[in-house]
Amino acid sequence: MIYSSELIKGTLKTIILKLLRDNPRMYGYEMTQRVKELTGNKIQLTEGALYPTLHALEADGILQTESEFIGKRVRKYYSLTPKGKTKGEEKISELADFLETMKFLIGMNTQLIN
Amino acid sequence: MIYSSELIKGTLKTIILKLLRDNPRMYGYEMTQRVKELTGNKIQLTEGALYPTLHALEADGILQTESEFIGKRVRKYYSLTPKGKTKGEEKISELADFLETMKFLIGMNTQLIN
DNA sequence: CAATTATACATCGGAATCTTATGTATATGC
DNA sequence: GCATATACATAAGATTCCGATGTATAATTG
Repeated sequence: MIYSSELIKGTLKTIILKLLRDNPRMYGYEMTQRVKELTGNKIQLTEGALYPTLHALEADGILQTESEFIGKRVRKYYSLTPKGKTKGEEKISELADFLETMKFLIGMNTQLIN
Repeated sequence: MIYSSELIKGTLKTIILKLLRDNPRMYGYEMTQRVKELTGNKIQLTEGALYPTLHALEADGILQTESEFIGKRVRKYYSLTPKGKTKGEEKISELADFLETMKFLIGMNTQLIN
C-alpha cells in the first residue's frame, strides 16, 4: 500500500530536513531510496516533487550544495546551512506535535455528549 | 501555536469523515468549532476550505445533507451515506497508518551506517 | 555483447488543495 | 445600538504535488 499523495503533501520539506539532520549530506536520488526503504515502500518521493523542492530550499538559504563527479556523472550533494539547522529543528518538532494532535483526533471519540 | 497550513493539507477530508463517523450528523460551522476545541486551537478549519470540500464530498456520494431552519436561518446538516461509511473507514485507517509511519520516520535516526 | 534496469539529474503542464478576501444574513450579548 | 457570533457561500490566486518527458551514464543479466 502506498499512501495517497495528498497525505504526503506538506510533509516533504520536513522529511528532507530530517534526513539531512541525521546525515551530513545526501543527494536527491539517495533520499528517495532511503525513504522508500525506511517506510517499506509506503512513502515514495517522486522526483517531480523532490527536485523542485530541493531547489526551493536551496534558494531559501536552507540547503547548500556541492557537486561531485562520480565517473562521468554529476552527483549533487545537499547539506543544511546553519539557518537550515535551526529551521530543521523547528519543522521537525512542529511535525511531531502535529502527528500527536492528529493521532489524538483520529483515535478518540469525537462525539459530543450534552 | 497554529500548525502551518501545509501540514493540514490532505487531512481535511479524513477529519470530516472521522467527525461524521462518530456523530450521526453535523453542520459545517459546528465542525470548525469542534475541531478547534478538540485540538486546543491548534487546528483551525477555514470556511474557504471546508465548504468546497463538503460540497465535493456530497457530489461524490459520500455525504448527504438535510437542511433545517433554525429560526429564519438555514442550517445544513451533513451525514455519511453507506458509501461514505466505507470510504470513511478506509481513509481513517490510512491516516492512522500514515501517522505511525511518519512518527517512525521522524523519531528514528535515519542515518545509514555502512 | 546487447538489452534491460538502475542511477541521477532536470523541467513542465496540469491537477488538486488551501488561503484570503469578500459577500450575505440572522442571532446574541452587552 | 453595536460588536461579535453564527452560518452559509464563492472566487481569485498561491502553493504544492503528480505524471510525463527528457537526457545521460553505469551496471547487470541473459
